[in-house]
Amino acid sequence: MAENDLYSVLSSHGIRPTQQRISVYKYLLSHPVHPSADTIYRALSQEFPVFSRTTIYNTLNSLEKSGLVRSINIQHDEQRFDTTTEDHGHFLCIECNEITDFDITRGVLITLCPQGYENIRGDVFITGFCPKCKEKR
Amino acid sequence: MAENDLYSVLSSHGIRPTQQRISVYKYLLSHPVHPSADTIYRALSQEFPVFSRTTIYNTLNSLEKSGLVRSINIQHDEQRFDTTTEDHGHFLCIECNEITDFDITRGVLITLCPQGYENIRGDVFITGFCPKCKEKR
DNA sequence: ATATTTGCAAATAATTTGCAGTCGA
DNA sequence: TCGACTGCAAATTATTTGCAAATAT
Repeated sequence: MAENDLYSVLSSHGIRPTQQRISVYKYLLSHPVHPSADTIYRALSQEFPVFSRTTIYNTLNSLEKSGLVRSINIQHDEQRFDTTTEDHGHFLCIECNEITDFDITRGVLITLCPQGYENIRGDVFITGFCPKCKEKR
Repeated sequence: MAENDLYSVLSSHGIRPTQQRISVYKYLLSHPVHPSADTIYRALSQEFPVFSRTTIYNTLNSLEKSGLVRSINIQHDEQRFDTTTEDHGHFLCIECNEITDFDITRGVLITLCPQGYENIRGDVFITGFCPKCKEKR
């Protein structure tokens, strides 16, 4: 996506499109491996020498609030971030630590939700070995 | 469950049954609301004046390793603990902050897992409003 | 007897907050 | 211009670790 498009995507979601916010969002879009705040920080601070962690957190929070990104709590020790905001599942490999997406329809998620409860958001997390690491063992 | 039974459950899982461990496990069994480490700490330190957080964490880790409890990362800021270790779903109410269990068969979880991946553990987390809080709004 | 467990205090690590200076509409 | 955004440093919070004393088998 061109810089210009990112600019208008952010604007149209009520987020003032600053350089920092554009680059965080761009990074997320171009690295669909569910990076953590710290991963983003380390990557972007190389490119732009001045880039504080505070800004990363602020940006991620704004993006999440606006619905442009989704945070993933598959591990208790750090949040991961995803630009796919429609419902889908996440697989965490305990060997290589990579998170991959997999399909899961909203319909299925609704079926899982118990009667009388109002489903705002659903997550399916599966932990185990990815095909690559499974083979290596 | 009687103190004696707890004692042998722990032993048979390779956990040396100390007073502290017994009371943590007993607390979890008798308070099936998925308490956090801190909730357990605050409750037990009233009963037993000397009870350190370290011990709570040590105990929860041992219990988890032995398969007697399961930790739930439905929120990024704290782990919650559950004595139901078979697969099931969790619902977090964003109003009252309570976590309730709901049924989900292992069969369904296996269906959800993508081909080629080895499923070690599956979690289904749904966030929203519980029936009580839904009504109040 | 001895290996394990406890609990204190200190260390880590992720995230949040206060606030002065800066930037974008 | 003016309110929103940035970034530093400091605060907060959950969890882990080192180690001497206590405890269970």
